Amino acid sequence: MQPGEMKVGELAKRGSVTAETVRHYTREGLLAPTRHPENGYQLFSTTDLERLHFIQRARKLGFSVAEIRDILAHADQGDSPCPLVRDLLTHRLPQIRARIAELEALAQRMEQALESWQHMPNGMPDGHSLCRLIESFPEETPCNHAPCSHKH
Amino acid sequence: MQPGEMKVGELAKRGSVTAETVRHYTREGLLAPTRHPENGYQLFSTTDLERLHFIQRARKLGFSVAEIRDILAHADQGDSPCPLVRDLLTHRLPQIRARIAELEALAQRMEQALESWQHMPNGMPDGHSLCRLIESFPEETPCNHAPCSHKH
DNA sequence: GCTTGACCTATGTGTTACCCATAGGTTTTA
DNA sequence: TAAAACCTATGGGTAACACATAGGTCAAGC
Ligand SMILES: [Zn+2]
Ligand SMILES: [Zn+2]
Ligand SMILES: [Zn+2]
Ligand SMILES: [Zn+2]
Repeated sequence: MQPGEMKVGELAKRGSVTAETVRHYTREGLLAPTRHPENGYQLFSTTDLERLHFIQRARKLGFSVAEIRDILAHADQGDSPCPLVRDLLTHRLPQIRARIAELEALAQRMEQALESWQHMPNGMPDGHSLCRLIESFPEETPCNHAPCSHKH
Repeated sequence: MQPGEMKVGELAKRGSVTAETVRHYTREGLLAPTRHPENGYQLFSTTDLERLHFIQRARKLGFSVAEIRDILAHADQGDSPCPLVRDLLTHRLPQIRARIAELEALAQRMEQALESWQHMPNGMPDGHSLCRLIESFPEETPCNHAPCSHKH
């Protein structure tokens, strides 16, 4: 092993990730280690360490592994990945905002449920009710479905 | 088919879900249709329709399919699922809040990135830099990792 | 009677970013 | 020299479905 070369475990340690993560990125084509000719071990360079740092920064900005592979492929071919990077982030941000709004609505439903349940006793299931706590909440859609036997 | 019995497609339509979803819940043990003795088709009752409504209410409150299976199992055995229901929601809510906080932090990083990038030109990758846009952002951890060759 | 289309069955795959288990080869160290 | 620590490749698990395939069933119209 030349100086500056390292095996999976060392790259993982220096990048503060698990060896499994390094192998995952390698399988997905984000890293391309050479092979030790005798034992077949993967050999990473300090350039790969920089690359791993780059991957982590990109992950922290919300890029998926597949997107980072594309970004790296552009850079490796000498193309500027910047337009792609701007575009991806511009499109991802509103999706994240929408997901936050979804989760916020969920959290509020949960809080409202817990609060209203404070005044409700536990109950036993009968033939018609499974759990009044849950049944005290409205359905997914404001009942525009085909007629059914229960009360709304 | 007796009156009140229906096949997958009809239950799905009356519950405003896809037939695939109904089959999924059935596979996961939330619904237990009988079988038509001649053709093997699954037969659902109006009780199953109520059950499907219950599942959707529970999903809307954030319960997982596996949790709903447990809740339904309690009810089916005549046990009150209410304590379990309260417990699950109590434990899930802070997790959702934590997830929201994570996503909010991500969204703010993304917004800050897009803003600061407005004043940065696109660049070509060189031997050391892959994409200055991404590299202008800090790493996952405030560099407490083993020494590496690049500048921080 | 027969075709056509709508419906059903079972099975398997894909989604995301890893984590973990297994079985076996290699390197390092006590 | 033998254990401990490391490496390899492979495959399965995660959540909640969506979708594709291949083939059986059923209703209606001609
Ligand atoms: Zn209850
Ligand atoms: Zn209803
Ligand atoms: Zn760039
Ligand atoms: Zn560094």
